[in-house]
Amino acid sequence: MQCKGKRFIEIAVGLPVYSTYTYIAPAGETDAVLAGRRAIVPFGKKTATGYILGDASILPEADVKPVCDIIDATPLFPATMLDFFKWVADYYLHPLGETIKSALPTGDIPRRDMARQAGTKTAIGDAVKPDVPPDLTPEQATVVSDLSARLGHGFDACLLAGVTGSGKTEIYMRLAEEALRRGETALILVPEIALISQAEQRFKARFGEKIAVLHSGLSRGQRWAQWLKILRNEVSIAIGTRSAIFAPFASPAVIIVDEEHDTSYKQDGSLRYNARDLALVRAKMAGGLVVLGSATPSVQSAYNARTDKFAVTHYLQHRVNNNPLPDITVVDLRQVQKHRGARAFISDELFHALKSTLEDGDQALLFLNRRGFSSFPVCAACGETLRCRHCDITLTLHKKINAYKCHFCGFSLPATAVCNTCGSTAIKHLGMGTEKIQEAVQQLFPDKSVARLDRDTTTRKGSIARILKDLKNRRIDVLVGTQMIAKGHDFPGITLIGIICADLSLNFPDFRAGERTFQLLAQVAGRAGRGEKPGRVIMQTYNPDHFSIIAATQQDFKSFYDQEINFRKALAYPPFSRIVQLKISATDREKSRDAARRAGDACRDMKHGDPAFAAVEVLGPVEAPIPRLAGRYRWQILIKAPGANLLKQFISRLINENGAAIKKGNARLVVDVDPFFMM
DNA sequence: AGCACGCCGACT
DNA sequence: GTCGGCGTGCTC
Repeated sequence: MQCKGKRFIEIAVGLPVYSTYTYIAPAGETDAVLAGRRAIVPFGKKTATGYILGDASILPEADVKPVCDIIDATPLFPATMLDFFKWVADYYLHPLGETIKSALPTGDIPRRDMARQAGTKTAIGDAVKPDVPPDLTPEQATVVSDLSARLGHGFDACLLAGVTGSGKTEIYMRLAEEALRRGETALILVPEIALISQAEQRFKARFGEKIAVLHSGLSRGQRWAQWLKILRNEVSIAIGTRSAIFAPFASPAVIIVDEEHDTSYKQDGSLRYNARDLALVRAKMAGGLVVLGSATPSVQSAYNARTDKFAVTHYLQHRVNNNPLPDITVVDLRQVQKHRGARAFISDELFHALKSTLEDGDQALLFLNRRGFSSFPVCAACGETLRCRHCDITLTLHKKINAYKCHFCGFSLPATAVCNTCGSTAIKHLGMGTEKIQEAVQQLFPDKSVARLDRDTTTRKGSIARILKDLKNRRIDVLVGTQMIAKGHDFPGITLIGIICADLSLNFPDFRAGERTFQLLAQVAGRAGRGEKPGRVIMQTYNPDHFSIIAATQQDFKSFYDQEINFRKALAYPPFSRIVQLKISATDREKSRDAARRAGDACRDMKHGDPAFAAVEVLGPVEAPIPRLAGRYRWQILIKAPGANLLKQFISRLINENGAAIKKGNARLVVDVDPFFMM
């Protein structure tokens, strides 16, 4: 709006405020495009950084101040992305300015931008050799031609369900190539695998300098450099983790979400978005194609495919080169005779398989979804466990650092700690983690190289890459690891996978526990037999009859889905409903309980006070499964509704009318839309 | 997020 | 009587 020669613009400040504000643009900027540029604005007593949304359409009652300065000479994102940001802010009930802030690289643009830096090497440090595109299998060729034909014909969503090793990445590359050929852009999302993804490496080998990468391993300067390459149309392909869903392409023709079931697409910070869900939204806005690929699709996506919300589902039933799927043996841990010492967690079957694998000069992976040495330090005198001072959680002993650690808040005690209850020094170390398994295997095979891959061995930058490189070059015979080893790696030398205990994720207090278990096990098993030799999997479990475990042994997501979907329907869980989790916490036990009670009462009052909310279900408040975390007492309320709109109406009214009242007494209230981690 | 305004407890 | 506690509300 222009008035008396002044230009009024709308700005979202990067602060936790839900409203946007009107300012007067600097005099020299009468005709310039301002949307997408940052401005320093007076805000209360101080100044704040804001994002210019465009020209203001109405003037506020309050007197309007001029902006102090416009930071950027040109916009930081294309104008087409504003609607996307607004959608995200609205859906996740997050302030727009903060939403934009968390989408952009942090800090300021480095003065000399380093666009050249991040493109030439992989995170492993190898220079990339250009690859020769392989011939497609008939299955792959069918999928590529169907998906390519859908490019440029408006929004379409496709599920690509292919068994592990069936060559999904090659399909993504062909699709990206097709987008390029048409002069369009492609965005590829891969799960967070700490630093490197094999996909990144392969895309670089195929497309070289034509791609940008966006992931957490980049420095601030590199991140900006990649961002600007995309913004300035210097590249047509961007590949990255979760946050790359905000890559500043004006209108991506195709968005690919690899391993779409992966939980790392869910951001657990202040803006709790799910990049996989946002891929659908962004593709719809851009009129593009979205491809969700996985060997173990999420129940949500499989349901969308089944109910024809997606245009098409492609199945890849065969591995490339016709490598057979690994042969899976289930070992019923209830039946096995317990050994002592190093063999305590390794059954006869697994031991003999390991032995013959190593004798043949092949490699093995051992999977256990728990790190540390002992996960259950218990006092031999009084029976109490060693617990974290700030969380209601058993500490885990880590031998390497000679200390007990809390896996939730990082609190640690020296390994010499005595029982907190009776002072006894006789602490027994029950329960196993990857560290104990590594030690046991090393004891059993002293002349073999046994390494470990988990969060403890990969804290330093590049350490994952180093371990994976050693594995690839066969300097490691046995790799023990947590779910980090489950994700997408392709190691031809591995012929044996041992799953030490398949049940750890099965009993989580979360309605997706079965889904996670199935996905994790099927993915781990899929790491075997990707080379010349067929693979073998030994799965040790206390629940050999559980359908998640049976389906995983058959790598059969359809059979898993058919059973899981009935349970979801019976209990009206997603995909048959939408849920929001309210997380209420305070440092004081009573205050947290009172705040949770107020929140619960407010929810019920709203539900009963308005017939429109009759279909909303309020579950709780209940104490969180981890009732105290990092010194805060925690409660939660689950709100369920048949549809997203009703749920959003309910929650936004709750926040507007009762948010402040709930937060009284220093209580914290976090709203998690479509929660993933219910602990 | 900050910052000011405002209304109740123990102090020079 | 006032200094200061932090609950409440506002920032174009």
